[in-house]
Amino acid sequence: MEFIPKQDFNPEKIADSGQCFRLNQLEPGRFRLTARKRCVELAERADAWALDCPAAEFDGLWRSYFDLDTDYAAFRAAVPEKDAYLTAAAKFGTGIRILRQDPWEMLVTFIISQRKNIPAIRACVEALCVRYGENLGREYAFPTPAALSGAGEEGLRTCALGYRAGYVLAAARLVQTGALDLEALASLGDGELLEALTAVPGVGVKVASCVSLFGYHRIAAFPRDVWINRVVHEHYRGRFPLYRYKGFAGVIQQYLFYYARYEGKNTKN
DNA sequence: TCCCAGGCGATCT
DNA sequence: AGATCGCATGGG
Repeated sequence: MEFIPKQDFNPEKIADSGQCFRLNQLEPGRFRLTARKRCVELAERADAWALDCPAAEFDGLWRSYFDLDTDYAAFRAAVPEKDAYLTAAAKFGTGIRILRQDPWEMLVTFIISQRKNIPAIRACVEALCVRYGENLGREYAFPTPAALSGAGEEGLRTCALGYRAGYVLAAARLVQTGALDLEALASLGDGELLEALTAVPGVGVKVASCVSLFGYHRIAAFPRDVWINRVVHEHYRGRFPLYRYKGFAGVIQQYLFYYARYEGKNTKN
């Protein structure tokens, strides 16, 4: 059993922040995360979240995965008081952290994300895992490139991928054959990484930005989706002051996204 | 029935 | 280079 202080760590918010789709609430105060071929449960205590894993696994995986050694309060401190909207968003989103997720899983997941709402993305990803992922006991792992290559377009369409099935299959083949080395991309600069990712069919700037941010922890990336565009249009006259947040705009983006989606009241979307 | 969802790519002007 | 449109699927 390991513990994460509640200070600036909130699984409920992270689960609903749109960056990950396999952190699920089992019951109030209890979450289950499947990632990196592992499954871990988080249980709420008075001042901390308890993880049901050995110390070695926590230190070797989850501490980094949850980005626990980064000071998010320092990012929030860059928000000027005069920006009332972002000040409120940052306060509301305190506890969100940018997880260090698997690049392959992020690539597939965010290809799927286009023109889908978050519950639909979750359903697709879950279907893929159950159908093509390794059985881990309590949950299924995210499928390997080889598994999705073997699924074929029809198999993928069974998981409600729709027209994205061809994109996912193409990506799976690129990675499986070695034509695309996702691990090697980690050594690229932000710009080169974005370029390499957008070369994948079905991956544009927005999806590539999400993969950069959530799969390669490029926290300078600032994915612009319909929610962000809406916020920027309604609260910033179409111009968001990115210059204030150089190097960590992705963190700000998460606060904006989470707050905007909450504000839209349709928390279901 | 219409509209929208963490867009992208092809096809126009 | 910018604007428009089709694309699968599900939910409100």
